[in-house]
Amino acid sequence: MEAASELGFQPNAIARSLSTQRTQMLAIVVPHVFEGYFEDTYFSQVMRGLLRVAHKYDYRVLVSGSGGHMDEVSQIHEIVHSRQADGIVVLSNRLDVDVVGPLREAGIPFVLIGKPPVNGEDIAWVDSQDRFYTEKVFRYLLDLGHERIAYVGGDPDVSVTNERLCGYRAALAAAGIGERPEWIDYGFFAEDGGYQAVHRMIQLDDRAPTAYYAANDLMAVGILRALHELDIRVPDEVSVIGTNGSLVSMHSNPPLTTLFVPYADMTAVAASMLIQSIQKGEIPTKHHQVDCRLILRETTGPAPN
Amino acid sequence: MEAASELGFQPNAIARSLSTQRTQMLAIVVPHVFEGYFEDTYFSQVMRGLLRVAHKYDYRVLVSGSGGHMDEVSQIHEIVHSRQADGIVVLSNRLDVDVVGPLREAGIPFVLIGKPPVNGEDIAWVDSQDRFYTEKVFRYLLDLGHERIAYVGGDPDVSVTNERLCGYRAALAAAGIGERPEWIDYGFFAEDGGYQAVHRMIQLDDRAPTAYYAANDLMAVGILRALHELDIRVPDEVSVIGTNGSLVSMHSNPPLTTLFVPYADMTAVAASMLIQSIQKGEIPTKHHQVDCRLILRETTGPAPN
DNA sequence: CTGAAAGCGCTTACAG
DNA sequence: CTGAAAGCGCTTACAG
Repeated sequence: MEAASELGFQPNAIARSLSTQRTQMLAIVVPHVFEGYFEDTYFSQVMRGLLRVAHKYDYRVLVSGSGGHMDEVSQIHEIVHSRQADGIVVLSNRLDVDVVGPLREAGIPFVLIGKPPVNGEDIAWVDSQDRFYTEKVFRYLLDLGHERIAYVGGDPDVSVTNERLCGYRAALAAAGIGERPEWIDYGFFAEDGGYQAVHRMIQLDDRAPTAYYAANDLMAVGILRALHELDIRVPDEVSVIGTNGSLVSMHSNPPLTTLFVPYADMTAVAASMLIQSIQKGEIPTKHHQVDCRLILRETTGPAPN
Repeated sequence: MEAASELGFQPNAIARSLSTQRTQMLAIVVPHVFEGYFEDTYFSQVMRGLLRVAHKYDYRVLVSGSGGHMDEVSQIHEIVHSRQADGIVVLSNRLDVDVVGPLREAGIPFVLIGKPPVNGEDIAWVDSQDRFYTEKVFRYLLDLGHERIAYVGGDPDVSVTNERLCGYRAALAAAGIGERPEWIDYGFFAEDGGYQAVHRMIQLDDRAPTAYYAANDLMAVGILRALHELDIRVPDEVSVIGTNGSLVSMHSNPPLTTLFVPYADMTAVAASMLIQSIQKGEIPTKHHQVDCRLILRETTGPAPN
């Protein structure tokens, strides 16, 4: 032992992993490696939560990029079946691809970040109750007297976009307001997506929205930018609400009202679940719900007139 | 082969790695897992560049957290000696710890992001010429007539903080302006650090700075927030320049003039160097310099009077 | 308590 | 060209 430490000997982690069947790694695959994905606070928060608890328990994080839906699924599949990690946190909650099913069959510990699938009793997930909290956001806007409200969602194939849309619809329906397809747009989580949404909807003239909800802050600042260029005053003429509570929402002009989603906490919880299950040699099946919080700032006000 | 693909067989990556002595992994250790570290755009950019080229060449990224200087060095040491990755990109360019030396001896491919050490001919690095570009920033401020200029650096133990300080000093000296310790502060890259710097310097009354340079945008928006609360107009009374060109710099009030540092490109180049060297079985020794760019926006103007 | 052997699941050089 | 064997560097159950 003395000689070993004197020579700075360090056991080969790969050989140890092969022998113990443990890698001390938590995996995550980023759904889409393109610039916009890293601009909002989402990815940073996810990594922060993950790294915090991984580091605490002496785990490391294996990150794999992917170039879109199909690639993402195959990356997950490869990591899982090649046993490169002891567990995986799954970000992508898509409507068009079943990523949970194969994972379940593979028998590897995984935690889903987002809404559980229909028969999700036996899998682990951490959910932010997107439908419920989005509905609350729209109720807030309705209470301010807004009746023409736009929904600017992210990627339409993604579960969260659909959940928020359902919240939107539920709020409008409860208020007895008919839904209009012109008020619904998808900005794919990009700044320009929000910007373009305004330019499309502004053409509705007297049917143009007096309030916009965007599914992330990046699109929301795109909306602010478009409104600013069009000399439309916020919040006097139009109200705007973003999502995520990122740094830019605090310092935008005006400071952005935003629905904070605690992604760092969610992935921290997911990492804890994963590590506990790994250490017990079980597949995690816990469920956890976190609460979102509407941060009121200066982009929301009473409807005009 | 048919049977294999029918049964969905996937070779065990760990066993393969042990046999081939290749992990298909690039490692990075994040210098300090605390909230502020993930708020600026720096970490996202680093990950983005790394993931982009790693994914392109079918590599994955191993991320390890760390809780400060010493832990960081031991994390690097552990990853390297336990052979968990084929190469590593080193972010931390510290003044107080020699991280390059041990890495050199370990004989593992690594690329340093930042200023090369004195005898760095035989190692690989990607540098952003921080001293040179910081000096340019201050020259710009001096040309606007500012004579009382504050330097708000990051962590003082970190090389980049010192490089920028040297640029500051060089610019002042060239302009024949005596340096004052009251104009130098360290905000540790945190929003509050910038905020506090203003509150300290404002007490200098008629010797208070008419311009602030901050080593990241997070501190710069903290400076903006403090000035706003003190009813000091930007840029009429005081100018502010940040660093990094993050999203918040574009949307702050007023939009922030900032020194853009292409961190995503830098780590992308580093990843390329690493992968090429790994494939040739060599230790990388290439050097690469990137250019920074001052993005002029609305927080800078002529000195008052 | 100590030490040698088997096994983790691959790859690859080598014998047939 | 095919197939069996050795080896990658550990851990752990087992024999002595």
